[in-house]
Amino acid sequence: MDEALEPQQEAAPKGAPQRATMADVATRAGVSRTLVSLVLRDRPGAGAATRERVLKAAEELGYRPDSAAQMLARGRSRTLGVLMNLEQPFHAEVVKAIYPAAAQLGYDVLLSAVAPGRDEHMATGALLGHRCEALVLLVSDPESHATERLGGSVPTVVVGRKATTPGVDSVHTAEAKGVRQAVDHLADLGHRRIVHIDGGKGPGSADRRSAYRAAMRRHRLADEIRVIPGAQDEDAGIAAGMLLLSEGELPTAVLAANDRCAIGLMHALRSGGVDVPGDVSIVGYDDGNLSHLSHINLTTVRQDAPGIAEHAVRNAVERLENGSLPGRETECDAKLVVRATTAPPR
Amino acid sequence: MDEALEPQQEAAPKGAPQRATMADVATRAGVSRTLVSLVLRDRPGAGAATRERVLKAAEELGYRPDSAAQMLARGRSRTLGVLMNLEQPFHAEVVKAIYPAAAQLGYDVLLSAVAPGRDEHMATGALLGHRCEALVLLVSDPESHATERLGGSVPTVVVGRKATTPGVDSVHTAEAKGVRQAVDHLADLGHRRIVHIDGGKGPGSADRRSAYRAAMRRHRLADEIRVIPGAQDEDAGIAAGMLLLSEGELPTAVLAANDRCAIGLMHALRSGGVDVPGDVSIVGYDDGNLSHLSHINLTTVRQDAPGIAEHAVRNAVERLENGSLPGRETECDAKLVVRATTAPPR
DNA sequence: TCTGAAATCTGGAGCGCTCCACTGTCGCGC
DNA sequence: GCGCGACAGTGGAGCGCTCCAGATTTCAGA
Repeated sequence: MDEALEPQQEAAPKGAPQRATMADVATRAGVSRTLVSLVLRDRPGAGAATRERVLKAAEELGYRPDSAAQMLARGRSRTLGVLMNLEQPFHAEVVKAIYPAAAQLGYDVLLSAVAPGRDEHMATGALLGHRCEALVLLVSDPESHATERLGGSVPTVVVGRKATTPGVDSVHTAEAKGVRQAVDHLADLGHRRIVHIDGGKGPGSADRRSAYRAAMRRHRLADEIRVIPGAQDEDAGIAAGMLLLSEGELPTAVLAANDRCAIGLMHALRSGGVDVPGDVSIVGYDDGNLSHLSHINLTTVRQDAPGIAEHAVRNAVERLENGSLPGRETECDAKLVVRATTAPPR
Repeated sequence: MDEALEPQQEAAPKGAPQRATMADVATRAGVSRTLVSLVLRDRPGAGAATRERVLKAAEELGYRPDSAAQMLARGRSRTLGVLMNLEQPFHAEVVKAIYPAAAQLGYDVLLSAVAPGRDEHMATGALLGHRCEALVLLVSDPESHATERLGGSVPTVVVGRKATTPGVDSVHTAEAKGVRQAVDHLADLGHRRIVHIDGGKGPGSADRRSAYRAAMRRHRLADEIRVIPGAQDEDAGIAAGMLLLSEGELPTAVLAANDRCAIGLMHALRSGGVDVPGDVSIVGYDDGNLSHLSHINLTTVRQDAPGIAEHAVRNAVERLENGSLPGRETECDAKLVVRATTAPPR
């Protein structure tokens, strides 16, 4: 009976400490695997006493369900993939809110970031490989619709801009409203030469651009419309600042692509001896944790990150559970926050 | 031979588009699953022609290996888990460099962030549940060693501070060197009243604190040593600034916990009418993408993010492949970058 | 022609889990 | 005393993959 050739020892801490499996818990509690599974998932079908016993055994073994196996067995992962850019503070804001929103609906969240040498495609590939059932794209190139087209295989929600592919949801800020408020504010202060630094392919930029044009026209400032090509980062702001400085005659106000761009612009202008907001007023966009700090103190358009996160998650999950909904578009609120970088023109 | 009752149709796009499995690829290519597996993993054992055929079939079906199943079958996930804080720009910097470093060693990276309502414990739990084989902790509370102690079950590398648990690797900046350079710089400018805002439980803070003390003593400034409790964010900087302002007599220089703290401090001081660097010089720590921008233009200690990332990944993987190495400590370089927030005292 | 080794390919077991169909055991009403 | 439903618990199949131990073919060398 004991001619055991098998080493029966309790996982000797040799190399790999051997993670406890459900079967281990079952043995220890003296029940079947199935029952352990039921108890741990908090489902009915187990007696109170047994339940106690199983929980205790699991605890003692430091058992931790293997989500890979769960996925495989369930055929579902209950996991949402989020594609983000680590450098965009606004993304951080949204992701922070995605976690609880997803948890509440019983979903897990996997993050994947774009990085140098790791493009959207690779990053989403990783997500898909890990069996994310749906994707929330905080970053997505509107031109190569490739990423977004994944929507064909996986429910996808694009954040920050309108989706261009049918069957893909989109959650974005009411850019028109935000931009209008910004332009109204500047115009009310008496500004006329209000230029806009464009966010390039960044999310929301296209909408902000056209909203800017529309708002300018509303103020009968169509002649003053000017869009400087840019991007959503500090460098773009600096470049735009240099450009403006080189032209000799400055506008009296600038609506930047986002906060980062605004900060770069402010840097460039101030370095060039320009007083902000005395000579030039600047309005940002995002209201990340930077804008209200430092003596940056930026007037900016606040986006509703928690709301965006919540809608993105909800849309993804609904699409997951329903199947084939038409592509929906959700607009979240935008609100101008006036701080210290705007003032009447000289 | 063709009494096929099986509906042989190509995956009708019904509800779930049904992801292609390895068996599908095998059928289509007319080979066994095993062979498909071999080919796709680029292992020897398949003829050139067959290989071609399999690759083509996989391509056509849009096949994508299911990493959950792979993990399960392999018993290994080849995945590294990274615990980070989305708000810490320095973390972003490190993570960006972790991706390529891990990829080069054939490892996948999973990100998990702490967020309100999602503490270290939950975040690492998620990583472990997804079968990460090793953890890189960019955030870790040195007091509750709980997180770090995971090292017992999973190879762990703590970034940014010394590990306090045996068998856990640590990769951090040569804080002593960085801080010494900062203090030297200030002392050389003629400063004597140099206070330090402490980073609290943040990574590296303990070391920076003691390095500050040591550096001050080296300059025979022991009597001037003063550490203000703080944290690694803007709020802490603001709080420290308010505190200093309320005291009436300001120090002539401040070494902040990190860049964010420095920015907050600068904000508070300038709001209080203090000239930086005229009245007070400020030195930060990190050199994220903020410090050299805006008219922040912060003198700061640069940490070597790519180096840190590379070492962290390498240590984790080595420990993974070797088993039981002693805990190692790797120091990466630090270098003072002098910009515009430091000047001789009045 | 036979042997044997290399090259190519196959089937089955099994990773840790969930789900389904099933077996016992009660207790209760008729 | 019998049937019946509710509850407690079990065992096996199978998720998509990798690995192991063969099976089959090919071809050189004796």
